[in-house]
Formats: sequence, C-alpha cells, structure tokens
Amino acid sequence: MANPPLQPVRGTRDLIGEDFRGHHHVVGTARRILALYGHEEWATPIFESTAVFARSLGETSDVVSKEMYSFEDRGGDSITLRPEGTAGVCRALVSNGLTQANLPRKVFYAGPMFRYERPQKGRYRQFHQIGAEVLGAAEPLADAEVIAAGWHILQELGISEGVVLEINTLGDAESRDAYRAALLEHFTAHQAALSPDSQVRLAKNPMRILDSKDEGDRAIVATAPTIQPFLTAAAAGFFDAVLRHLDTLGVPTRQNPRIVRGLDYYSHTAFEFVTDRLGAQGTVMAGGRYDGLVAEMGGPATPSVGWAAGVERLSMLLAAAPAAPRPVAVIPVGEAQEAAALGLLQDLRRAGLVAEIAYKGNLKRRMERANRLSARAALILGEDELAAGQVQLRDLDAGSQATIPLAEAVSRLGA
RNA sequence: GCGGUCGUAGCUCAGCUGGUAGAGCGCCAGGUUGUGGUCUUGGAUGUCGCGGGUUCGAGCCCCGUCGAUCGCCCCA
Repeated sequence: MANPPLQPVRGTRDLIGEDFRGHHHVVGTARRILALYGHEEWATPIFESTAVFARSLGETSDVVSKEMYSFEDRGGDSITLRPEGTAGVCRALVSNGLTQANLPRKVFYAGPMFRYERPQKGRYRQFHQIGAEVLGAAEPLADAEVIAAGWHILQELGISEGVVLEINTLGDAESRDAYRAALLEHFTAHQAALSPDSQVRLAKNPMRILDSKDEGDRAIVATAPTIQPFLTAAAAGFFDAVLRHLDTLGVPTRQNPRIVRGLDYYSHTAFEFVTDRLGAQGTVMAGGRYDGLVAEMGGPATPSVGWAAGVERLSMLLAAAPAAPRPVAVIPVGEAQEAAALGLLQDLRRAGLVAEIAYKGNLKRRMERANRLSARAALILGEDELAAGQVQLRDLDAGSQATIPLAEAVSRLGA
C-alpha cells in the first residue's frame, strides 16, 4: 500500500506561483513605503512565552481564551505561537533596553501569525501580517502619520478605491470608564431584547455590543449613547487633533462611533480600513493607540500607536499579482555548442537579465520549454552561426528572427 | 465552538428513476531529426476525498470522518 496522501494542516496553505507573487508584492510594497516614513524593520520570534500574549491582549479576549496555539516545551515552559505582532514588538523594546534612547522609534514587521479559528474566506490559522508601530510618542501627529503611511501603502497597491478608513476614539481611561457605565445602563435596560451573544457581551465587555451584526441588537445600538459626551476635554482634544492631521495629510476619514477594537490594550484612537469586497472579513488593516502596553511588558510608560494588516486579505484585493519575469532562453543546437551557450548564459545574467537554459532536449524541445517559461526571446546557437561568431536572436512574441553577432547579444536584449 | 453548501482525470466540470466514468483545457507522441506559440492526427489519464452500511449491484441512497467553501462568534 502506498502512503496515504498528505494534506496541509487545516487553515494552512502553500504560497506558490501567483499566490506567492501577490504576497511578496504586498510585503515588499509595505516595506518600501514604511521606509519612507522612517520605520526600521524588526523580526521578533514567531513564538514567545505565553505570558507575553496572555498579559497584553487581555485574559478574556477571544484570542487569548480560545485561539492561541499554546504548548509546553521540553523544559516545561508554556510557549505560544504569536497570534499578533504588537505584543512581541513591545516585549522586544523592553528586552533590548530600548525604552530610553531614540524615542519615538518607528518599527515595521512582517511575518506569519497563528490563531486557532475556523478557516474562512480571508481567514487562516497560519496567516501573515505586516505591521507598523510608533513607539514612545504621545502626540496625535504620531497617530495621524502612521495611519497616513498605511493609506499610502493601500494607494501604492492600487486597492485604496474600495477601502475606507473608519475611525473612532475610545478616549482615555476616565472617558472610557464613564462611557462603559452609561452603555451598561443602556443595554441592561434592554437586556431581554438583546441577542444571546450580546447578553454574554453585556457581562464580558458591553462595548462589543456596539458592533453586533444582529438585526435586533442594531436597533438597540442605534439609541445607545456615543462616547462623545463622555470624553474628557483632553481626550476630545486629542481626537480632534488626530482628525485634523489626517485631513492635512490627505487621508479621507469616516467617523464611526461603533468601532471597538478587539484587543484590550487600545485607548484613544481606534481605526479600521474596511472593504465590502471580502465578505465577512472586511477589515483589511486595523489598529489604534496602546499607551499602556509597554508598561505591561515591564518597561516604563511608553505611549505608542500602530496597526496591522492581513497580507492574505490585501493580496486578494489586488487586481492581479505581478507577472513572473520573462526570461531569455539560451539554446545550443548541438552538444558541441553547449560551452558557448553557458558562457553567453552567464554574460546575460551578469548583465542583469533573467536567462535560462534547458538541461536537456533537442531544439524543438527547448523551444517548447522556452515558450512554457514565457520567454521573451530565444538565443539560438547553431554550429554554422557560431563558427562565424554569430547567433540567431528570435523574438518569441513577434516570431521574427535575425542573425546577429554573438558579441551584441547582451546589448540587443536591452541590458 | 455552531449552522448551510460542496468533494468525480493535473485544472474546470458533466454523469438520467442506483447497472461498475465522460467532456473541454492541459499533458505525451507524430505531421516538421536546426525552431515554440497557431493548425492537424493519435495516445494516456481516475484508490469517484476516506471509512463503514443498505443492495444482486453504489459516483449516485444512509451514517461517520477528513477537507474545502459561505455565514455566526471573533478577528488582519
């Protein structure tokens, strides 16, 4: 019996061909744009002590309570595959003693994240995120700038048309406590009419009811108070400044008082770039301000702001992944011509041209292979031509062919 | 964790009231032993996701399971 076929683990997938090129294009574009904004790239470990996430994301958040890939390593320590990137970056800031010098510090990261969830369109158990953080900046301009960088990336990817920035403020602790109390009062009054899910939310985190998708809930939410009247003067002023800077930086915004971020560490600015083109997973880039997180990691108070974006989701919005490069095919007609062909092959590559040679096959086979690689041109080295210091240059799109001096091959192909 | 839909050739799919599999594309070979893509002729495709059950007989019916997909929860 043959071995049973192996399947990828549920919620994981291979990135091959067009999928990989789309993914690579998203990450590469983010890397390039964020460099323009002064972000440096960090690579933190893919797994951390479980405490790094449990403490920062909030013990009761779904991510911590039911979605983490946690395991005990051989030394008996509890380890978790990172479900998101910000906690690791903050931990790294503290671990590396970077909390004093050169703040604010702008960071970019990209890599795989892991959450044990039911897979769905645009949602995987191993997925990839890019993220930008501005660490150690309490000013509203930091919020606006990092959001502007995200918008810039979406524009550069050509997908900003169908995406809107929804933004809200969660206020400071004082505003939030007052608002939470008011919400609790409002929803408790309508408790019986709430959906079962929202009755649970009422006990755990009443703010979550605000973004419920349940029809009945929406009617109750519509009459719920917004946070605005509960904002302290400082919190209101902060949010106004963020909005003003975003306007100045050319980022269109839509205020949405129902936005609530899922992770506990957010305060003040909360935002999501959303689209209606991805079904239920409309959030494509999201983040906010997290002034208390670095302190949670054992560092000094380090007000910070940032966002993360799902690479798979951004990639799905791309009109088309960039095409693979089109090589030049070098084709020796007989074995005697192979040495000359290999020399030419390396000359082309040294000149920066993508060039390929088949490992075997006659002229017809090699031409077929060149076609399959969507080669743009073939350089055919025949015995007679080579003896005269010449090669055949065939344009595979036009189908035209010309005899040219071997020495001109590289320059004729536009090096 | 919960609910809906779906798993047939490498890909996209067809397969009648159950009678032991088909198309297109792709692939391979010839027409063209120094020329691809177009054209033409021929050829090979398969544990019908997996396991069990019903039946004389199951791709088709039943149960389970794995996977995909869409939605809920939640989230990027």
